Amino acid sequence: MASCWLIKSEPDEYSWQQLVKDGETQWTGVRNYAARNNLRSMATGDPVFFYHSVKGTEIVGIAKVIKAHYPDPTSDNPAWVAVTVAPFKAIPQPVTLSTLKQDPFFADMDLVRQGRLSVGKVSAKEFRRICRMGGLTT
DNA sequence: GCCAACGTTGGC
DNA sequence: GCCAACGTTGGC
Repeated sequence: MASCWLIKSEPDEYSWQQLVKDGETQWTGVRNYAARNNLRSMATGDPVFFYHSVKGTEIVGIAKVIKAHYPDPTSDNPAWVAVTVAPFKAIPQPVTLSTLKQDPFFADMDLVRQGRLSVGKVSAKEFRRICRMGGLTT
């Protein structure tokens, strides 16, 4: 069973729309150990929520890991890793952070509990529920 | 190895 | 623009 994840990006830096346009992108530049450990745990094919931080503060799409972790090409330090992701599905009705915060079901989610973590884990239950809230049947 | 100071992220 | 949360750094 695949694990589910969430990655954050400021839309001014790199948006979901840009990912769709690019077709795929290398997720580089993570310089936090907890986030790095999550990157390392990702497997090819894992679904990844794409969250817009600062502007929007909502989950706008689902990406997929198409290449598992490798040394981050933007760093000389082999401790840092990157993955490659591709867009999978847009979320018809983006799910906002405030919506998630209002629902105790999501109280344990990395996104809610640890606001600054840029790469977080999502449980299968949380994943399905967010998909449904976003207007996806899967 | 503790902890104060400082820097950064990101919600509001 | 403010500030809370948290990570990192460096003095001791």
